Amino acid sequence: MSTIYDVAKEAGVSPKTVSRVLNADAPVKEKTRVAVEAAMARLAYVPSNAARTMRSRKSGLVGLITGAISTSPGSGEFAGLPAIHIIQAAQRVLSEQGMTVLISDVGERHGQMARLVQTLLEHRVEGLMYVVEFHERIKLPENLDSQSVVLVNCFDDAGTPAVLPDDEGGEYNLVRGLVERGHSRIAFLTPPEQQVARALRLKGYQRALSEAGLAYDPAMVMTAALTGLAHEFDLLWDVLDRVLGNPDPPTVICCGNDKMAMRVYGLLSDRGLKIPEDISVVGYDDYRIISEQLHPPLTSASLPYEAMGARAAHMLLSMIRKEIQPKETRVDLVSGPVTWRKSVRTYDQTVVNIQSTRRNYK
Amino acid sequence: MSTIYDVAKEAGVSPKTVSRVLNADAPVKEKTRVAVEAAMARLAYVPSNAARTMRSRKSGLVGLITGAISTSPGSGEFAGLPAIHIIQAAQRVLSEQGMTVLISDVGERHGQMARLVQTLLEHRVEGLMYVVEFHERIKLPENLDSQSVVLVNCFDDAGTPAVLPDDEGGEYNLVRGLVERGHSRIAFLTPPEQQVARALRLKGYQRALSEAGLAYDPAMVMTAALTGLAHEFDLLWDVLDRVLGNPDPPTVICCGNDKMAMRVYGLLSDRGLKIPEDISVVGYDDYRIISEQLHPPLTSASLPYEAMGARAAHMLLSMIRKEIQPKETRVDLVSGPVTWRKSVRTYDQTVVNIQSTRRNYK
DNA sequence: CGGAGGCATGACATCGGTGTCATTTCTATG
DNA sequence: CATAGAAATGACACCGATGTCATGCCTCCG
Repeated sequence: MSTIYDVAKEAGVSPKTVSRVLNADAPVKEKTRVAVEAAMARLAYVPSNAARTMRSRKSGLVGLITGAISTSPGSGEFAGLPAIHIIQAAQRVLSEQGMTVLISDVGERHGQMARLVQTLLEHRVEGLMYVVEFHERIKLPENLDSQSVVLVNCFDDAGTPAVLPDDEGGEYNLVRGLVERGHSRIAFLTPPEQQVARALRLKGYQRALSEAGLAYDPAMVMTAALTGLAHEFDLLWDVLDRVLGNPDPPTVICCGNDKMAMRVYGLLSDRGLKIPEDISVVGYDDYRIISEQLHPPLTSASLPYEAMGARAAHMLLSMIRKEIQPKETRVDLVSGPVTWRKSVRTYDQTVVNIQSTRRNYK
Repeated sequence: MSTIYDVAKEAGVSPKTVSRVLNADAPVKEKTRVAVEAAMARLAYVPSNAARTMRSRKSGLVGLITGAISTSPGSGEFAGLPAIHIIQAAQRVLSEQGMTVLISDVGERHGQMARLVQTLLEHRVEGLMYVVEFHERIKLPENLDSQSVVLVNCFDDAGTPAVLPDDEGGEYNLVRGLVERGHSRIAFLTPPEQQVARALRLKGYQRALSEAGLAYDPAMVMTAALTGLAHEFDLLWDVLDRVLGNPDPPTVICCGNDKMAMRVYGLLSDRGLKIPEDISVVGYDDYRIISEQLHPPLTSASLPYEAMGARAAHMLLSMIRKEIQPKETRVDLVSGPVTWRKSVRTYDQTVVNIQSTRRNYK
């Protein structure tokens, strides 16, 4: 493989001039530049990042740690769907800025974490992103204390800069939209209790109800999913039974997430209930693989993963370029829209309500 | 950041001895080793991969190019689910062998491909994997002609080593299993025509029928998906209409893939047909996100993505270590099992057939 | 006790770029 | 036309490891 010296000789200039042509960091005469570029082409020259990194102390690398790619294939969980979008967006932004992303997967082996970080440090990454699957609290290993780090979809107690989804606002928008469509009896099947999203979404649900002047009925709110429960279907069956058996049953079921909504579709179909004629269903997350393929397509609040990834990438770049102080803790909440699809029925008789409601919030 | 010289001074030895401790590539006295390790710990020394790469000409990097991570978020396609598993498995194997994976995403921008490869070459990757979403034929850019490359889930005309799913065998196993369960009237809704998998799976379907002594009825085989068709649902509706309206209707519908099966669930439910009581349904791919969450859970043939990723990683390692000649073209077919779930009904009256059939193939 | 031979360590050059500073070549201006 | 000052280029050291080869230190055995 040819070097900058070979190119210099071939073009009849000094190595330093070749370097200047490569980096365009100092004026080079047009004629010289052309000669050097021709020489590079002839020799199929490819610069060595290693050598460059060594002298300039800039690797052009950003490390990205995630569990996404290998999220427990055996667990039946969504295999890395969400985080993938975060990663994709982050990578696009970073590569546009000339950074290469070194993606490392911790998978289930969180014990490997330190070793993984070690590898990234050996590659002299200029910054680090930590991306997780579900909105949660985490703790970073100590060996990256002095690095530029941005957390995505998670946060820690040390106040590391983070980018998070606005779960509360998303559920609020979803429920408000339901109210605008004439629903006033709204069931809410919460996400698993351990999840951070649960409390936030519940809060958004309550806020939307209260702003619409609707009473909060605890009988309409149930936990229908437990992490790690083997017979989730049974629980969901029972919960649906109770909700639908209510003397004043809901016109719509808000599912804590799309996966739950998918199961609800099946169970409602078993009971002979049609969506949305007999009852409406909405999800959360807007995993298009589910929401668009279900029949009828599912209304769902988007988790703005692309936006989060892009935001995090920009944040990290600012930190690398010292535009932001490392100590200046920032937590960005990112909102996503609700995508209204056919799983929700609009009740005309309450259109009046919609108008008035809308006026309030517009 | 401290260097090997700092460590050497701290430990009172020469830099070369520190290097030997790091790499364990030459005998070092126990006492010396301990002293050096202590010095490294005190200084929080992290070796520089750049320097190491430069001198030893080994980067320890493997490039992985994929479209998976950013597969068209707007297309409603499965966003990178399959390839993710391939990548995960490959990464696990490679990192166990001390390699770091540089994942690059071409996304939709195939024009970026050359630039992307360029970046990988600058990092002096020792080998390359090219992973795609769907089993297909591809063409590699020319600038990686002389590299060690393994294709995964795809192949080219140049005879580059490749690892592919055994679509024919998978469909064969699936249909054979159906026959064993008493089905003899088996509809097959093919994957989109452009897909390589279509012809292979159809072939497997036909082989299973013919080995079971069942006639091949063209009326039972229909194309129910077209790539890029906006109103796929309409097509599927019509196809189902025809298949179910057949004077001798099938007892089971083999869907070209799980996504199609998911849609078929919805359409069958619309018609008031129960799965599997009224009709059985099977898919292909075994995307657990679909197959396990559907109600009832879907029987499906696995695409052995983990195995393919691992196989490809091992193949690439052999090439890097020169255990395999680069010219020695290898194409590995990897088979996956069928996961039998509740979407298939077993007909007892033909158990006799099962026995005899099984005897034939065991 | 002396020397062969293995074990442990060190000296020094080198990998391929870039930073620093010196030097040469223009260009504009009096 | 001389010359200041900018533009363009070059000389040389250096980033932080490892490869090569030399050498010092033991140990074992005759």
